[in-house]
Amino acid sequence: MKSEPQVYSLEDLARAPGGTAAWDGVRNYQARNFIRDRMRPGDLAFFYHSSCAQPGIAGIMEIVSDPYPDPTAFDPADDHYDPKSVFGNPRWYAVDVRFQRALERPIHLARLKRCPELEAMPLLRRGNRLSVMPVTPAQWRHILELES
DNA sequence: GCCAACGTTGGC
DNA sequence: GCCAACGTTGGC
Repeated sequence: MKSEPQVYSLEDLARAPGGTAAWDGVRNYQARNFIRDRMRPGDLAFFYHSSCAQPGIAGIMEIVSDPYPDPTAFDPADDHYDPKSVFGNPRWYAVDVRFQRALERPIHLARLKRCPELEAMPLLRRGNRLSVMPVTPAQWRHILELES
């Protein structure tokens, strides 16, 4: 799950009450589908820092809620307001996430790109812009091995 | 700041 | 349904 650290960083999540915050504001249908259809409490996710000097995986968080309609889509004062998302027929979904830990050191995009085992990851595909995407168990294990 | 890649919008 | 225009993402 990607976030621009200057907007919301892993450190921000760690400082949030209970280390928990809503992962909201996702406005891409494919990413929405991954949240709505594939995420369940207890799932783990990598927190990826994008659009910064050293983009890469910064830490690990846990999904701690079922998917639910994204309240920011209903709020006219919110940057992510979408008048086409209505109560009873919500267009966008969010989940609550809880900080688990920071990696001992970030695993940078440049490092990930050097792993043939990871080349199938959407993250590494040319022109990819998905902000939420699945990680296979094998990819997850391989990435964690890069930490040590 | 640049630009490639992609998604969305809207006219037709 | 097509497709050009536009806006956004995100690495560099």
